Amino acid sequence: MALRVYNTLSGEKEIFEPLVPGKAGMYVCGVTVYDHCHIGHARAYISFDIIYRYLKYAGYDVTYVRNYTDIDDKIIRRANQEGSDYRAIADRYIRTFDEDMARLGLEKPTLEPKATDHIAGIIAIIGTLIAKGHAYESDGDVYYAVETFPEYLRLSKRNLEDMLAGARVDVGEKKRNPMDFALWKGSKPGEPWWESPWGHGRPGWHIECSAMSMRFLGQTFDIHGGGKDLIFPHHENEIAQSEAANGCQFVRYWLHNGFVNINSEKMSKSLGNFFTIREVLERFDPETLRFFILSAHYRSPIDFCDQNLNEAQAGLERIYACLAAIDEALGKSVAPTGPSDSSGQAGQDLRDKAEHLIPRFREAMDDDFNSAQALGVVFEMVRAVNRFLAEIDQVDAPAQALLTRVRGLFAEIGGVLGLFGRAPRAWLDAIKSAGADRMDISPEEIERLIAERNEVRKARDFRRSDEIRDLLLAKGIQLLDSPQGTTWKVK
RNA sequence: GGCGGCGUAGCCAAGUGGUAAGGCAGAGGUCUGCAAAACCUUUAUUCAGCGGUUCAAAUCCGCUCGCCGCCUCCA
Repeated sequence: MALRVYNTLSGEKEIFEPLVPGKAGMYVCGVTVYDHCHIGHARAYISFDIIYRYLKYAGYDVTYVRNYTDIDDKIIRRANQEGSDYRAIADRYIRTFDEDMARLGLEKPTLEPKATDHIAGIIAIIGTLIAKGHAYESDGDVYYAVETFPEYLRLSKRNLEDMLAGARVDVGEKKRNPMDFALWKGSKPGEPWWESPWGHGRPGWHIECSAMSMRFLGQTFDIHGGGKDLIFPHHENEIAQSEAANGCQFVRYWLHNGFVNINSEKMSKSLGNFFTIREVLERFDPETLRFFILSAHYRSPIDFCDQNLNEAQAGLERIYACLAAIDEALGKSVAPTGPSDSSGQAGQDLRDKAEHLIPRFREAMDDDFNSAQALGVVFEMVRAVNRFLAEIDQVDAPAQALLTRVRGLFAEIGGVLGLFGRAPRAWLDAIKSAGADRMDISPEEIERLIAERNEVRKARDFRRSDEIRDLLLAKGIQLLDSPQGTTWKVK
């Protein structure tokens, strides 16, 4: 089964055929570092994290470049507000970005270049564009002349006439055409600047991605990704710059992830309904957030709300509970093979499911990285395991071998999705005790009541026993009775 | 106004021509003093509506209705 990816440029799923067989070059637009990251960033970078992981899993030698845009108007504005240097702002938010991504379990890209380390490359491209007649200098700025590039707006499937008719573009008198965009901006007093043939200035937005991708992946490379919102103008402008300068195709496959909505509304700063990754992680486990994001296809819109996150957590708990049960069964000493062993119906079914798990997982992921379908396959496996564990009453050697194999398959898939990597029991315990600091009853008091309840239960005083149970439940404490004793969790 | 997307069970969500994955919630069962938790089983003759193409459509085409995104900084 061949890998198929949805290419924004063609509007269709295409067979993925890399430029160099066995290798894949991938560039994803990173953050402009002027503020904390929000869950939209989380969605984007988790999506491309599993694309990166899956490409490697599928056998490609992947070079993954994800940049930091560390010079930009917004960074400068923020620095002015705080009375600090733009570098201090950039460094701070690069650090918080790295922390957030690490908490979400993202793998480090092969390279994470910064725009300010590539000013020379940027200037070189601009020079080429001017020489080829695609750009012009205007009072210290340099603009790209969009009319010189016939392919302009092919990615976003628009046309210049309609865009101009909309007339919501900034008509700067320095531009020849209102749609022209800045490659280089002359610096005003007090602003950071670099030396250039056009005087002191800084790069415009867009050009840094052309420079860095070209530097590390070549003039033509395989995959370029980012959020849907970057299609226009950012990626459109990258294509115009790169292809006009190099005279060859820039990117073969354009991949774009869908948006995050908040309670069914578009997330935006003006509505005030955005959450930073930090805020979300105060309330939800990072793996739960990751699981939630992977439970929908990366191109679909996804609705962030408490109910959906809670459902995601319930689903992930189901999987971890299954893994914990497997680990527990494997921890037991092996019983001699007897008549009621792993050869029953559930055993046959589990063997069958195990046989087909990886092919089905790959089939899902080969279809444009369909992680939602992949998780469906995982859940079917969970059910087969639970049924098997319920059927056998002791773990004999064949059962142990089967469970060991299944456990390995979960780990293999988890490795690609960046899930299921924690110790199951510990993860479940952590989820259970989350929120314990918000209780208005101490753990000691709970334990004392549980002890009392156990006493009265022995005496078969169920009235008092149930009274204690209800009392704790009213305080949000759920008692969990089992043959091994009574534990509790915060409801 | 231009361009693009979406509408699948109570909710979330896969499924791009071959007869509806999965999760949550619900119901039944096992367990339990009774429960809870956990586990098992079960839940859409049907895919917004109406036409059309086809042996066959949720899947392709047309129209209608509803929702959303982009066109301005944005993942």
